[in-house]
Amino acid sequence: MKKIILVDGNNLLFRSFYATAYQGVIMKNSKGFPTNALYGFINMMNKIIKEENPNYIVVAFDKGKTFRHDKYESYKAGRMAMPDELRVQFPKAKEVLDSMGIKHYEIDNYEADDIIGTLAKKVDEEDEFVATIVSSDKDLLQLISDEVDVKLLKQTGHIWMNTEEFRNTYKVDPIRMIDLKALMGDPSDHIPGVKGIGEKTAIDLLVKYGSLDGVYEHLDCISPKTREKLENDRENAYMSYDLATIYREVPIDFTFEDCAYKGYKPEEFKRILEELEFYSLLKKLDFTNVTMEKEEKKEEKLKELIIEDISHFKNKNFSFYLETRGSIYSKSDILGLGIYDGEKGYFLSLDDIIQHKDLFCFTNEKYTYDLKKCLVVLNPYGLSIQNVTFDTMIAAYLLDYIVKDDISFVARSFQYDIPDYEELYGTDKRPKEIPLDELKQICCQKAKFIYETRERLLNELKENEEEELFHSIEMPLATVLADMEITGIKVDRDYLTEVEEELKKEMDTLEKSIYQDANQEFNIMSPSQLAKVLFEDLGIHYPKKVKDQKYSTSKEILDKIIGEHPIVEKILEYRTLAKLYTNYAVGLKAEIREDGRIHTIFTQTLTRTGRLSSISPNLQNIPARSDYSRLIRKAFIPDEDSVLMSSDYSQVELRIFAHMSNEENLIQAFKDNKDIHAKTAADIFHVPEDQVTKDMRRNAKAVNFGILYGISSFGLSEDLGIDIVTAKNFIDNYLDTYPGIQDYMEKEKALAYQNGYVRTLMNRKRVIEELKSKNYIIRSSGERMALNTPIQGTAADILKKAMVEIYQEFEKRQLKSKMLIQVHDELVFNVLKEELAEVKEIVRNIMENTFQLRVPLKVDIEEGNNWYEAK
DNA sequence: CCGATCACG
DNA sequence: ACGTACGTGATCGGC
Repeated sequence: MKKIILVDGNNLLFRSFYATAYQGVIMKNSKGFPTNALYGFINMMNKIIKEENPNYIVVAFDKGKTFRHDKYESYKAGRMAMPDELRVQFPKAKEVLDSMGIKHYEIDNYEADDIIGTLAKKVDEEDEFVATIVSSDKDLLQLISDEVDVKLLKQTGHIWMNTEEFRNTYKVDPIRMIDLKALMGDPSDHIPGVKGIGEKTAIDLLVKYGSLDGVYEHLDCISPKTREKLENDRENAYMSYDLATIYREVPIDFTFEDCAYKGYKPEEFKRILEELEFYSLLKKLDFTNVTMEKEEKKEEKLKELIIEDISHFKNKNFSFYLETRGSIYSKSDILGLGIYDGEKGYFLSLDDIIQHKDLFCFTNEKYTYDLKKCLVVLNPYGLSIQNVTFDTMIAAYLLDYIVKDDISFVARSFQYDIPDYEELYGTDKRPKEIPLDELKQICCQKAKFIYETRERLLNELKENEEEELFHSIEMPLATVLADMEITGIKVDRDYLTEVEEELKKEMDTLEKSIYQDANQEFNIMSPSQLAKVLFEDLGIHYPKKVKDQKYSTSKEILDKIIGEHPIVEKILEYRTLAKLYTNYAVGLKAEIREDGRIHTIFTQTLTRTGRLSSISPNLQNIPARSDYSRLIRKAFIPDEDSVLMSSDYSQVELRIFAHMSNEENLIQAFKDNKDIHAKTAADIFHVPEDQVTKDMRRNAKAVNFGILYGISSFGLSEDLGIDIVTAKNFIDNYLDTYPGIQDYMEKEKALAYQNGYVRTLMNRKRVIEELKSKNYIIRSSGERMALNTPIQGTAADILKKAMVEIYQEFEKRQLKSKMLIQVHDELVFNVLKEELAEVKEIVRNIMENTFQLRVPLKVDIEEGNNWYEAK
């Protein structure tokens, strides 16, 4: 069997254009020619060839209008619009294909779909060929046959669709994709379909009646509502059917041999990659016999640092980039340091760095990428770094660029073609050796990128009014976090081993008991096996509508059937224990370093709201709510002569919400230092405050949280386990009671729609693309983000600001106590006993006063001999 | 490598 | 007709 790959060229270029046109920044070469779509396109073609190893390959493109659709042309008009920056990349794509030795077709008045349909038909008719179609357009699924399958591209990766897969998904034969689209339509392709009929109904109808014609022949058997929709839109349905049908008789001069893939033509391909300035691609292809002009130019600029030169940097601002290897940076190797001073690049090996510690201590300004990493990684060598005023990673994060640990991603957004870590060092399984000369080049290239884009990023920060946030909070915070990571928190290893053994014992007992109840042994941790035991073998009634033909075994479901069988409670208990055992007992122990401490990494540039995150291990999700929580929290202990002190904000998000909404009732309640959930309960249930029951308070608390998240009656009903109507009543009551709130939420949403972004009180900005979606679900989710982000984000701003001030105050007073952990609204400190009173005073004072709201900020502080006691 | 599950705020 | 509250990370089973 010979294999032919049929690629939807238009689809591929469109996808890669929009995938990389981030925030309107389009990758261009130095002549200003846009290249972003081509970059993804070439990568994708390489990938296809590598993965499929085809005998034949064809790329099809649209050309002109499709005459067969003329009578519906207005429906097609919408999708003809193409930005100029994409259009100019099409001819180049064809040149690229020529140089890659790949055949491409475009036929007057036909679309790429039609060409692919026609070629797929030829494959069906011939015996010795099979085909794979590559596209993200589901419409092409109608071409699936025994000889033809489709590699359907998804946002990440792809899924294979053959006849069997299609039937599994859509319950009908692939050719019925046309009928499906006729009924349900496809807004992205301007196919109207029947109004009010979606995928579910469309599939149901086709399963029953076979085809669109079948559906209309059996209108009398169909429920009145659906029937009416079908009758109203009969014309649209049949027009949609024509629109969705791929034409398979394109007059095309084609032989398989024309399309044989023989590999790329090195000279031509190289020339075109150079023209596009895709240096990382050139590198991958390994043109060993060709030298690159650009590299030579850089060679001139690179100069190795010699010892006498150190003073050179004394009065000069410069950028530096510390190249490290290893995914968890606190355990990574240092490969070298690149420096750029605006004119020349320099390279220092680790030895050089150690010998020239002073380099980092001059009072000149320094710029880098990931300052926190540099501080943590260099700390073991006794190095500190002074006066870093700019960190590209942080600036880019605030400005909503895609930021990863690897600098190459953000560099690409600025048209710097820097190879990524995998290209340089390979994978863990297949490490690559990198020659020293190349390493030097790369380090300097990275430093140069930092230096050259600094001003532009600073300007962008200024335009966005985020300078203050950048300079006075995020930049100093990097140093604070580095110090926290370096310090780490002491953990009682022996105690954790005891906990581990105890948990193991209990789990074994439970396990046996569960097997007995189930009359069989199975993997309790496997949702699929567990579902079979519960709902099939034991015949427990499933308490909810079955979704996707799958039983869920989530806590929510199990809680509902807890009375049905004794096994249920045991499973829930087993899960709790298993989580504690693997995640917290065994898992935490594995993270204890030789110094007996855990050193988490706080990610400063990850969350969309401005919060920090904590990894390896995550110290922000250590159990706190359950009875078992004390088992784990007791393992976190202070140093000698110290206590652990925890200081947390009380209801900080609700207070911020009260401030922002300016709702007088809420503000007054906080000013009076009332139990806010009880007060809310009294207000919405119209009872005096002293008559609020526990249940009322619980409900009010859930409503308060719901409000912060962008409430829906469904969400609230799920959370409280009540029906939707009651939940809706709660919300309506709430909004009636606090009239300022509805108003505020509407205004906030309107502003978000108008701007496309929202801001926190300290001007942190979050762009919300979801608001532009035509899809109701995505758009609603965008609205909830718009409501929640300013609140969650402001809380993050405030605590970050407090952290910086506390750190500086500790330094100023030369206190030995240390900030250790941040958990969103809580700080944990190791406090020397003799400093306790002073530290308490400082921390409370700063946290409560660092930012003025219309309501007071309240902080609770406790201390003890472990984290459990301190909370 | 992804989804399910569950730990936190 | 749709699916359903915000933000995270680690682990597991199963593909």
